[in-house]
Amino acid sequence: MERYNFKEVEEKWQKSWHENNLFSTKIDKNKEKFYCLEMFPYPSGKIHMGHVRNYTIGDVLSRYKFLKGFNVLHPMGWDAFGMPAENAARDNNLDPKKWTNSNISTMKNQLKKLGLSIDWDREISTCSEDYYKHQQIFFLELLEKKLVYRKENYVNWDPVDETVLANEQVIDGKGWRSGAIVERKKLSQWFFNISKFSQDLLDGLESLDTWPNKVKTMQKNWIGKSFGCEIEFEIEGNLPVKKIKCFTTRPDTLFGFSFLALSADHEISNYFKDDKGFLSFKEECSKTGTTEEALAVGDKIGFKTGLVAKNPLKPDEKVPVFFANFVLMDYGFGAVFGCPAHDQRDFDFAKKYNLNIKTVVKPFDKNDTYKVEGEAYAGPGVLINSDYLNGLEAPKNSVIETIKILEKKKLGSKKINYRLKDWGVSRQRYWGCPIPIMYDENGKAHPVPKSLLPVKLPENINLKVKGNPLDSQTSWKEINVDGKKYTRETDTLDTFVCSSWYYLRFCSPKEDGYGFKKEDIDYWMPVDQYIGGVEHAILHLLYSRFFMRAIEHKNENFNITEPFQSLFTQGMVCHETYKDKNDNWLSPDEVEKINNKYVIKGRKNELAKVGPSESMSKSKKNVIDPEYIIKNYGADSVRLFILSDSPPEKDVQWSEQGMTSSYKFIQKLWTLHNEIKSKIDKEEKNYFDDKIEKFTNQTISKITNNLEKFNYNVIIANMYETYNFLANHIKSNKDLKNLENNYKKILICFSPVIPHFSSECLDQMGEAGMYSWPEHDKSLLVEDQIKIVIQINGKKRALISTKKGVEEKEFLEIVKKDKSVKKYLINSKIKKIIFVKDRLMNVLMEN
RNA sequence: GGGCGAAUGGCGGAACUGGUAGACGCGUUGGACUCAAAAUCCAAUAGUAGCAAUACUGUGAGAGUUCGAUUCUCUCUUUGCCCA
Repeated sequence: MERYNFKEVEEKWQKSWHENNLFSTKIDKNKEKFYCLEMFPYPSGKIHMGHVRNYTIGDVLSRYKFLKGFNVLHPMGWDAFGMPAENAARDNNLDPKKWTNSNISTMKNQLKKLGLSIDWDREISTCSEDYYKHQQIFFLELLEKKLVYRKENYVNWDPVDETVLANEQVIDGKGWRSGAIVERKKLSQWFFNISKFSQDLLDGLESLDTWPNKVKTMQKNWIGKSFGCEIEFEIEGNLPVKKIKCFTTRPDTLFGFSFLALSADHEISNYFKDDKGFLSFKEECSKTGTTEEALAVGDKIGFKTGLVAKNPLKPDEKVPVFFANFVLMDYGFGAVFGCPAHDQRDFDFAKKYNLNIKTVVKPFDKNDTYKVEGEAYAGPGVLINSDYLNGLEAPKNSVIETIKILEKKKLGSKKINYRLKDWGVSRQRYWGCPIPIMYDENGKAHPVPKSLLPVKLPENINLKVKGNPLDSQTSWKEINVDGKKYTRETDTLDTFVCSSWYYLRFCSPKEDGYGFKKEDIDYWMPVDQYIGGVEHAILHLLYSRFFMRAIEHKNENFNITEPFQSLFTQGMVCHETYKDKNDNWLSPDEVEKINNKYVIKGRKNELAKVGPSESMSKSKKNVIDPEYIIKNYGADSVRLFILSDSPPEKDVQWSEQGMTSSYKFIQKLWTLHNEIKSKIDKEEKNYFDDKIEKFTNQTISKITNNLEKFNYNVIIANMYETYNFLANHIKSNKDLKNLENNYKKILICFSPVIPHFSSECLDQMGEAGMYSWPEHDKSLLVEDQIKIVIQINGKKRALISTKKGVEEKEFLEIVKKDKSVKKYLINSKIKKIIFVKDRLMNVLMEN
């Protein structure tokens, strides 16, 4: 017998699947559909282990559903726009398109070597014109529906790179690449009105019962529904301002009111536009970032307006009105009332400007003389020093009660506020989908006429300029439409827009006139199982949910609101980290394990410092290249290992030993396969063999059950158990009847995980590839002879083998005669017996 | 600070609706094969005591419910993630 040649076998079957179009899918209304989708990759260069894990999980599911007879849609594409391409192209004098497309072809080849059951005919790439032209049409549709608008907004601005940074690109207040201190800058940008659907997006979560709770909670928090009150404060002073509106979730602390804080962009700032002091204060404000964290942690500064605000519940009390850097215009009304005793930001501010700090909530375990000191108390308790509100439980009852009082006095009203802000989609970048807008000479925005769509990205562009390269591309930027001069919008769309609807495109990848065809959507959507990393729990998944609603809005032909019926979030692939004595990161192949110590290769006397196992990342050098692994061990071994060590939703630790053992397991299966083949007695195969029949049924039942529940690591254990059983079974050299039938069923059960190996073996057993998932006979799962646990006073004392279905009385007689139990029964009387049929007998003794 | 989750041998992890804790794998130890090594195969492997049968302890800590708790409830500790 030859050793298993994975290279030959895997190539053979990949070729066969491809040539027979095994995984290309068409609508078939006689079959139940199953749309399995993994998050598509960014074509960064090569695939990494995270991809291997993600796509293996999806492939196991797809192949299982395929064998179960579903019409499976399992597509793959490329999230191909984005900054890395632009940066790589700029730094190496390349074209982003060429760079991206060459990465795509490399990665596609690598994915193919994993033996994924993908319908490559449906491959899409978001940077291709075929894709983004539809996105431009969607954009204009949303504009028509008034779900897109343009407004000025503050952004994180990197003054060195002259570009906008996303919040996650701001690290410690500095640009992630330039290191420049990030500023707050006002820019005119396009927005998607996602906040219009805040409540709907929240309600929709209820219907997603197979989504992980964790993700639902994260989205819920992100949408951030809060219940509070809108209050109008009366203002006095030497400006023509009578009233200022503000939103608060804690109106009940009004008696602790000691200042009113306004955003530097509040309309009242117009009275100060010539005030030098104010202008320099405003400039200071622009140095604080826009994240909630930056605002909470940063220095609190203010500028006195000279106005005073009246406390609505106590009109003779007047407090100063400030501009303050921690108030943003897009929360509430750009105005907050300050209660320093019970809010840390207000507390910091009050300390700085020497304002009154009045305690109005005491913790339950303190008495009425409790005073806030050192830091604000934001916890629950009882209202004090609050006149007629005293004694109310805060915030449980006090908020509602206070709102009632304010409403009665017509000083305020109940209001629901959402934290979710509209989605700013403008990016000052070249490598993205052009926004199909043009401006006339007055700067008014017009949609680009349909006849001039798509707006194509210009090629051969100078990326070395500062700021947005499209902005300096005058030949592209300036256009003539119907004899009038226009300039194009030079911002491109956030790449999250591309990934917000790609799952629709997979249903109609070749449709030319529109992004998708109704007939296709009606059949395939929604995605039955979506699989990807939890890092997309909020943005991508929320944006996609929004996009479906935006398309559905005012559209009678479309009635799907939730794109992803089920969601599975897989864990990361981790590896130990290594450093040398100078704290330089070392990659795993620069390190060698000798006598349980990690020695740096080529530096015999130096030991590597071993760090904790962390998610594989280039910066820590703890990466293992899948291509190398596939080449050395084969795709089936990699698939087997990546699933074996941990449940798929948890992080998995990459280990060379684990990888090797998976490889050896395939070799052992091969040896077994050859032994089985040579022992099968075809003449007598109809002879009923109880033992293997039963075992096979159990195996089918277990594996099916574990597939349904995503317990993929347990499936691998089931496969090892199966091997152990079969190896013993054939070694005993009897009861080999009916082996062939059952062994084939077992191979089919293995095939979602190790498809090449299984296909080869099944082929050798005469199965030409037209097999389906085996059914199991439930009656065979039940053993006739079972083992019942005997407990004496709750402690396990014996295990008795008996026939199934024994009644309590009969069984007690057996127990009494059992020699290992006898000794516990003779010294005392039986008080009570608990009997669980076919399972357990617990005998309770007196005393 | 708030929200959510997790904690089981040397390690990764199993355990159906509360009913034999530790499946399966790794590692380790011993053995076979070999001049030797690798590979492969066989056996043992939660801890303590014992030659053994066996007994006791044991699922982060402490309590509770129950005939019976890894599983349910409460408190605490540690830890992870998300938000701040």
